[in-house]
Amino acid sequence: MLRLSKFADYGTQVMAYMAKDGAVHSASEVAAGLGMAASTISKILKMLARENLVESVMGAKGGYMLGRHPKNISIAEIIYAMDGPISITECSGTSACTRESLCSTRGSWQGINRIIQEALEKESLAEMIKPRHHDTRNHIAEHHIVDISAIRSRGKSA
Amino acid sequence: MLRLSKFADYGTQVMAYMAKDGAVHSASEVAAGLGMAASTISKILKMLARENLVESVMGAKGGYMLGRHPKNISIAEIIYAMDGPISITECSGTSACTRESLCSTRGSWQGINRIIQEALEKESLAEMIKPRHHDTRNHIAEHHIVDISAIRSRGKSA
DNA sequence: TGAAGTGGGACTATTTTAGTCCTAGTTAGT
DNA sequence: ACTAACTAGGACTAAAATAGTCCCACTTCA
Repeated sequence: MLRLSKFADYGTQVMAYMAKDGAVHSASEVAAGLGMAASTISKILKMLARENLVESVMGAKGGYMLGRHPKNISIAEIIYAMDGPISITECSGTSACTRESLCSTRGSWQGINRIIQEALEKESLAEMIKPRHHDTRNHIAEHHIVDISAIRSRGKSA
Repeated sequence: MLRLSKFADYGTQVMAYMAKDGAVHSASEVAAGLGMAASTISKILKMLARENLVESVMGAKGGYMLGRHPKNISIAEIIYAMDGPISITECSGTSACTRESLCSTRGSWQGINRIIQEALEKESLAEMIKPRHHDTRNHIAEHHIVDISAIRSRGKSA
């Protein structure tokens, strides 16, 4: 379904929570704040720390704090920290493609990958936690799912 | 990893194969042509047929043919046929969001979803099977994976 | 020294995804 | 009329990715 992993989703939530201030928050505190299991949040924070998106402070009274200003953190980085490289296609250097000629088919994926990555890279954590999104053109009210019915009906009639 | 399902990948391959001509091809023929298991390809063709991306011809000498001109078939439709709605986020109308205030965080996802969908919608099957992609700006030679190292290093230094 | 933390990884459970197979229905050819 | 070559649809199984939990070592504060 071309969906983000839950970890990536949690990751952004955790980052958004941390972005409220520059203070140190323990994993359990963040977990309580987000209403999630402490062990899960702990894992997520560890992953974020490995990529320096958050900085850890060890010992009692320790915890995590944002690694840098929310303006300088992109969604792409968070996704990368949680899920690894952002690529829509599988075939990645290991030449899983059976036929060279066929692989010309896949050239398009590169362009699409690029567009996705750019979108993810442009959006900063700072923009994300704003009450209103900077892009004001028509929001879909209730759902985050993109309405594809237009495409479907176009297909049926043709 | 924000990756496409294999089915979606196969789906585009099958469609690309069919797009070579307007003729009727049996599932087993397509499977042989792509070097894949007949049962798998059969399943994929059935899924494509349900969305009218291919038309089925029953009986002996039957098979499948492209539903319409490759120019009028978008990658988005193929993905939809194989994987269902294209949405990067999970929270989709069923209000899985624990906190309303937190959900402002997710407004950004709508914009990102939109961008992705537009990219997928713009790219037609016809463009995909062209030997060269219409978008000529720098291709990454070997991989389809997007190089995220630039992002990473930016993160480390900050 | 103990309580409160993180670091890192092993482990298990769950869910998705992928792949196979079976039965029924349709059509062409003989 | 019969048979071979097909698709339709779904049940079923296998495999893999994802999510979540837990444990033990180390660090710091009081």
